[in-house]
Amino acid sequence: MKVTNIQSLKNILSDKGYKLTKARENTFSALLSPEPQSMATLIAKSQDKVDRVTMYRNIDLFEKLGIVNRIYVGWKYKLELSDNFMDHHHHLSCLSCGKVIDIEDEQHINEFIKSVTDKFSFTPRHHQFEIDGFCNVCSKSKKS
Amino acid sequence: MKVTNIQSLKNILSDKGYKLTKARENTFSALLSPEPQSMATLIAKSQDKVDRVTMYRNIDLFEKLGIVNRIYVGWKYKLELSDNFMDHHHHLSCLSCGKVIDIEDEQHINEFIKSVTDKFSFTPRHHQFEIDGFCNVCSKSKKS
DNA sequence: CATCTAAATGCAACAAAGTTGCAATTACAA
DNA sequence: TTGTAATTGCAACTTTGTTGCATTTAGATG
Repeated sequence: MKVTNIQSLKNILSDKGYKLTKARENTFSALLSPEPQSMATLIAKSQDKVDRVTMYRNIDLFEKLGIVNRIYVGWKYKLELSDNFMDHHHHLSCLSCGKVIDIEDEQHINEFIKSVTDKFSFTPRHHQFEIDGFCNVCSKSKKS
Repeated sequence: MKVTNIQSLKNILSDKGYKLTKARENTFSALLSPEPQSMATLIAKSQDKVDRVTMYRNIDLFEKLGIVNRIYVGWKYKLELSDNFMDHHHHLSCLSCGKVIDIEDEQHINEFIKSVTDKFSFTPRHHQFEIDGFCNVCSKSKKS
């Protein structure tokens, strides 16, 4: 089931016996963003609306329900609405200047995931694919 | 340069003006393991030999020098000696029972990395590729 | 091999991130 | 409208990571 608005959020929750609360609506709103966000950002965006502890608990719940994904960009994890709702991207991250380049070859990655999960009868729900290194500019100027 | 023993560790360090200290030797020893380890594990293994703070500082340094990689398995990061030294594996992690399956199709992944980094003249140093979902056993018994 | 010094360490104190127990509140089924 | 299990917010706590500083040490130099 796709999470595209508050009603479908409610459906997912009540389907498993969870309630749609004000805190969960606000948690969901905070997640609406084109970029993955840190826990600290989500908490800051929702201050006065959602308690810190409740935010942690609801993000955990959303993750269990497949509503959000935790991805690792650089050093820390960030949160984004799941693949059903938002496009999931992969990146090349430059260790020197921090530039992030989008890999756009989704199809190739998806085929590969299918081949490897089929082999083990594994049902994939989320994946990460991130490459660190040096961008074209920094490769040239790299002191070694 | 490959890190295969204390001497080559020393070479890498002194090459950049860093010293090979007892703490760094012990940090390196703690890293020798077939599995990636958490910071907490490394600290515990080295207690009485390396201070917690020093461990953090040296792991940071080793990462800058390309001696260790930080990878994300499940929820938390773990540390492992770099690709030069240890084989780097990729996994299918079951969200239900926690089972971890090794993906062995390194060649395919490496080709894909080459094709995508070539496209952007990007010099890769490390990558992560992890898939979460449900293993064959848990897929069947999954309550939905 | 003795000396010198920048680099590295350990300690204490702190800051940030995440967790737990519990009493008060709320969604929603009947 | 009411009853109640689920959820929340709060306070207190644990774990994880960071900073400043006085002391120690690796290793370069004579």
